[in-house]
Parts: sequence; C-alpha cells; structure tokens
Amino acid sequence: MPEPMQNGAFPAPSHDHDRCVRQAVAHAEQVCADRDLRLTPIRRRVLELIWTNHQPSKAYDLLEAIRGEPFSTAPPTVYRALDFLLDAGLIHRIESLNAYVGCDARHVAGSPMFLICRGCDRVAELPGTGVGKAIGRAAKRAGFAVDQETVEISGLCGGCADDA
Amino acid sequence: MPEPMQNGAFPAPSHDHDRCVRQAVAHAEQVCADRDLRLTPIRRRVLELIWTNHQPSKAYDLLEAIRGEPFSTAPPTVYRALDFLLDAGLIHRIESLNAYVGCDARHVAGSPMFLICRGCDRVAELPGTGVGKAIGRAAKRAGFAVDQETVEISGLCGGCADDA
DNA sequence: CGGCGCGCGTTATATTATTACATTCCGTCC
DNA sequence: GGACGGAATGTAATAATATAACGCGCGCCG
Ligand SMILES: [Zn+2]
Ligand SMILES: [Zn+2]
Ligand SMILES: [Zn+2]
Ligand SMILES: [Zn+2]
Repeated sequence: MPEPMQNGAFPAPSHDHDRCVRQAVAHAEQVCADRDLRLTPIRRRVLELIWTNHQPSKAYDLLEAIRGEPFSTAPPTVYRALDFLLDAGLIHRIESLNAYVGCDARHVAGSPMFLICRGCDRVAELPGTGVGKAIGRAAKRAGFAVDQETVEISGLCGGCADDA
Repeated sequence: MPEPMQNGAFPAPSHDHDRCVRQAVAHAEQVCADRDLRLTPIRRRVLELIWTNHQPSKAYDLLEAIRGEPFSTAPPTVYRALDFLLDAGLIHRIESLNAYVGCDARHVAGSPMFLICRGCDRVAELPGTGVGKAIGRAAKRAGFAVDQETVEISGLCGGCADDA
C-alpha cells in the first residue's frame, strides 16, 4: 500500500509532487484573477521553480535556474518576482535561511509556523494557531501590539529521524 | 515620580542603562570564568558596543564603531567576536534583521522569544515558555523533533503605541 | 627548546539584496 | 487608430552581509 502522508506535515517521499505543483499554480491563477493581479510569465516561472521541491529556494539559485530562458538573469528580475509573490501571499520567506518556499496555505488564516528539517532540508508549513495564541498572551502581558510573527523551528522530520 | 518599567519587557526611556551595561559585562565575565572561556578585549568591546542600547546592532555598524580603536577593522574581526558571543549565549542573532542583541537572560532556561518594535527599533527578550510548549505540541503532532526555535515578533511597544 | 592550539591580522571572495535609470508593454481615453 | 500613463521588465552599478584561506605570535605543555 502507498505510504501515508506523515501527519500531513512533511509529504511522504512517494507523494505525487506534480500534483503539489499543479495545485500551487492553479491556486495562484485563482488568487491573481480574484484580486486583479498579474501573474506574468516571469512570476509564474519563479513560482514553479520554487515549487520544484519542498526545500526552500535561494534567490540566486532561482536566478541560475532561469539561465537560457528568455528572461533577464540580473538579480532584480528574481527579486521583483519574489516581492510580488510574497505580497500576494503565494510564497513565504524563511528568515533563518534567506530562502523562499511556496505557501501551501495550511496556515489557513493566521500566521504560519515553519518546521525546517536539517536532515532533508525540507520545510513544512503548519497553522500557527496555538502558537499564535501563546504569542498573543505573552505580547499582551508586555503591552506589545503584534504585527507580524516569525516562527521558524529547526529539527528533524519523522522520515529523517527514522533514518538516523 | 520615576516612570515604571513597562511590564519588565521594554525598559522605560528613563531607566539606568549604564546599569544594563555593567550587569551584562559582569555576567559575561562570570560566565567566561565559569566555563573557562576567554573574554578577550575585542570580544568584550563588541559586547559593550552591542549593549550601547536596546536596539539590535548590525555587524558592519560594529565594525565601523571600532574604527580608531586598536583592533583590525576587517569583517572577520567582528564576525569572530559575534560567533564567540553567540556560542557563549551572551548575545542573540535576530534573523529577521540580520542583527545582534545582548542576551538579558530573561528567558532563563528554554528558548527566548523576541519582541521587535518598529517604532523605536528596540528588541525585548521574553521567556518563550508558553510559546515553546505550543510549538512542542504542534511539532509532536507532526512527528518533528525540535532542535532550535526562532520566534521573532514585530509590532509596537507600549511606549510607541502611546505616541501614536 | 619544540610543537600545538588559539586568537588575531590580512586579503580576497562569496552571498544576498537594492538603487537608479532606460525601455517596453498594455489598458484607457480621446 | 493614436496619445498618454502606469506597471512590468531590462540593464548596470553598487550596497550590505558573511565566509574562506593563509600566516603570525603567543602561551602552554611536554
Ligand atoms: Zn510535493
Ligand atoms: Zn527530513
Ligand atoms: Zn538598558
Ligand atoms: Zn517602541
């Protein structure tokens, strides 16, 4: 029988990843249509490249990846696409890695939290609900008004722990 | 009457900051003595510079600050001192700012969380206890073994909210 | 003394990101 | 259709952050 998804966080090695990509692009189309944003060829391509796998992509690797394609390969090209995708909520920046991952919308509403596996370098996005509440309480006690939460957890995913 | 500390998180503008610095340096001496680490002149100086205020310091600003002092002003000088201080747990790196703040040990044991005010640019370090528990629960559900937690919250501190 | 490890100096380079300005593309209005 | 204006892209240069590689000097220990 097929391997189950590992609790829905890190996808099993055998999962249908093309489906992840198709879904991500379809979702992006939808979002852009709804909000009157333009998913131009560069932007779509960068999104696809980011979704090549579940590992965070570095800006200059993306730049390298579009060599030979009919786009400029100067840094602003990719940084502009990244800015657009970030603004549109289609990707996230992982601050502790200076890298970018596709948003899989598991956080639904509210801030996401990220699990970063140092074994396989994959990142899983989780709803940060419980964590967000705890943050809210701590912030309130300190008289602090929260704008944005950055929660990035490093460790070992289930698969990599089994390997060890 | 003197202004009270704002809930112990962000120090009041009028607080005795020299005391913060003295305490931080004294604590560093203690830690290094206990653990047989060497708080060399450069390392001590960088720590002092970081404690100049409660705002995060950028590596190259520290480098600039030691111009005229009898230290090399090449990047490795300051990065090496930062690495040492990070390893010793005397400072923290704020990933979302590429900057460094003194550890005020409010987190006691366990991972700290940081409140970053976009008004005054100060950073407060809080015990991440409740947040850490919530993270632990979410991670466990996802079959993920936590190594390191990065929790950085942007927003407005009490003082800056009052000004607005 | 001789070797060893650590801290530091020095030079060069890698990596990540932005500024500034020119050009092109596209929808809107006349 | 043609003029306009704003958004998107191209291009060149540079800024900001961080690391690699190598050598020297000094204290420690055998
Ligand atoms: Zn997938
Ligand atoms: Zn893994
Ligand atoms: Zn202070
Ligand atoms: Zn403030």
